[in-house]
Amino acid sequence: MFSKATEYALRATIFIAQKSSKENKISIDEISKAIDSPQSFTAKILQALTKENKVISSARGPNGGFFLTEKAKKLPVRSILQAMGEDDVLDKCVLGLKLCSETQPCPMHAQYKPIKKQLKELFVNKTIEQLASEIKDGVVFINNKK
Amino acid sequence: MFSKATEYALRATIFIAQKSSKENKISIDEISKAIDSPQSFTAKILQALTKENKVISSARGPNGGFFLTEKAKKLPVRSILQAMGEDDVLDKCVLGLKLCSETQPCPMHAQYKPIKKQLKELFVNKTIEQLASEIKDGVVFINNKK
DNA sequence: ATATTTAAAGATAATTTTGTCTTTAATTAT
DNA sequence: ATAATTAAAGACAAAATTATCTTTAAATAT
Repeated sequence: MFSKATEYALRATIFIAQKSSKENKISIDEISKAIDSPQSFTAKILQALTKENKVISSARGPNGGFFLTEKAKKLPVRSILQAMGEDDVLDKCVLGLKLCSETQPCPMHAQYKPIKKQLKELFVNKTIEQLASEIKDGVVFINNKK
Repeated sequence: MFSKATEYALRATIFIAQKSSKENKISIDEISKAIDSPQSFTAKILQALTKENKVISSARGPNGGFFLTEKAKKLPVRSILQAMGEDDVLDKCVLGLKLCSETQPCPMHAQYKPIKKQLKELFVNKTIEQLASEIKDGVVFINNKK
């Protein structure tokens, strides 16, 4: 569904949201170990997320690291996709047609439409914070070690 | 959602199902023009689909080309994904976790589960033939020219 | 038989994605 | 001031995906 880069972005952001605050930042080393992703590659991705649309914040030096502002925690999960430039998955035609609409639908359009709608709503309605809090509650997990 | 290769595979197969039969085959030239895909690349993909699990049939020489047997037309759309080795999209964790289950769910699992279920059902229940017939009826389209 | 038509097969190349490594810059603690 | 710690930046490389081109093989029609 998503690229590796976006999967890492989603996992990392949710993890950071859960583990850190402006007062308690978290290092790329800890993050990549926790979500089981290649460290340098993940660093690049987080770097991008600190620029693009400020989903993630960072600080250098001792006690530095990554964190999410309280404002950022309230962003929809979709904003991660947007920052990764992969937001189009939630809109595009399942057969990859450039033009696929109500007036000119692909053969799967009618059936796929409600599914796409739910998928989009999921990413729009759920905030980063909401997902993170479930980890805190111990009901869900984000470790990738089998 | 799917790779370019799989998008082409889906479009091509549905198109072939609609336009051809054992008696009336269709050339790669016609196919790639109709679905707006790179010809040689599409040829490779169809070649693979004639082997993997026989979704598509072919014949060389004059009046040769690609076609679907009546049996193949009754296959679920999912069989195209399977032949393309991209069937896992219908099952895998949206965050890319290796382990994501009821007992150890990712933060999106509960909400994504019903969506994934519908998506899978769509690809399992719809046959290639059903999608093709809608094109014949003129209610849907598969051309990719904007 | 020969020429023609078509897919199959194989080689190659361009592009994108994924990943690593090294150097630099900023911040903090001593 | 200096050393230590951390992310940022940049160069590079491996792998996968997407794409093209050429040659071969099979089938048909003449």
